[in-house]
Amino acid sequence: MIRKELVAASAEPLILSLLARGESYGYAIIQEIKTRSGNRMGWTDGMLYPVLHRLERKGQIKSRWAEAENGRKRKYYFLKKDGKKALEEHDEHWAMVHAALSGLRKERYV
Amino acid sequence: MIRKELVAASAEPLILSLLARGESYGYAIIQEIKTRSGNRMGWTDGMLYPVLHRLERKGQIKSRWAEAENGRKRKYYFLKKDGKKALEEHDEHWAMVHAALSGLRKERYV
DNA sequence: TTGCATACATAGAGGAGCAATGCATTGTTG
DNA sequence: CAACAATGCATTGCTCCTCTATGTATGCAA
Repeated sequence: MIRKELVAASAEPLILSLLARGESYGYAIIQEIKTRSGNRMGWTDGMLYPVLHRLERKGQIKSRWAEAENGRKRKYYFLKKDGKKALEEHDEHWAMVHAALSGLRKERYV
Repeated sequence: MIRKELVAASAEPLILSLLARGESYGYAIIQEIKTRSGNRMGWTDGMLYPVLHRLERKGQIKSRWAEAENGRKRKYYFLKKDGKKALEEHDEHWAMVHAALSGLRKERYV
């Protein structure tokens, strides 16, 4: 299982990235992340919803209730302008850290 | 400045990567990270030493006191076998998360 | 009607980060 | 030679956050 600090650090970027493809809702997001990570990321609903609420509080995403075909109520989340901006920042930061790490990897002699 | 969750998540891999090039000591590590990140990673000594101690407690690195040319005492850290293993794991995890993120990036239409 | 998948939500214990602070030495500048 | 900057290691404790455990509710299939 992937280390929890890494899971924590990637949570917001992953969610924002997912929503950048179009709106989605909690349960579906969890499934998607599980699939994408080959079940290596131990996400539970108890971990996801607080993040969604936080992102909404920060104004990066917004939600609307909607009824699915099957009659269930779902809370759909979608990206706001600030969310797009935040996502770009995330991308930049990840690229930087990734560059630092892979730069070092090449220099290793162990 | 880079988000602190990301800084936290990258701390151990970065330190281990640095030490994989050869032994080093606290102060030098901080300088190196600052340089590598283009001063975007706000590391202080108060943040580094606990991580070093933790890594040592986990048996991934080891330390020895030594006198530098200038007469100062330095605590040099170097990688142990477990540290090398941990580093490989870190690499794998980062690759996975990075793949998930960049995979998503390509699918975005926002 | 039992059980499973779907679906959202929060309380609170536990843990981790890091700012602040402390100590000591060397080199440098005025 | 006094004062300051840079070097160098270390810990305390407040605060913030995570994530486990738990709760609620519905649709559907066996």
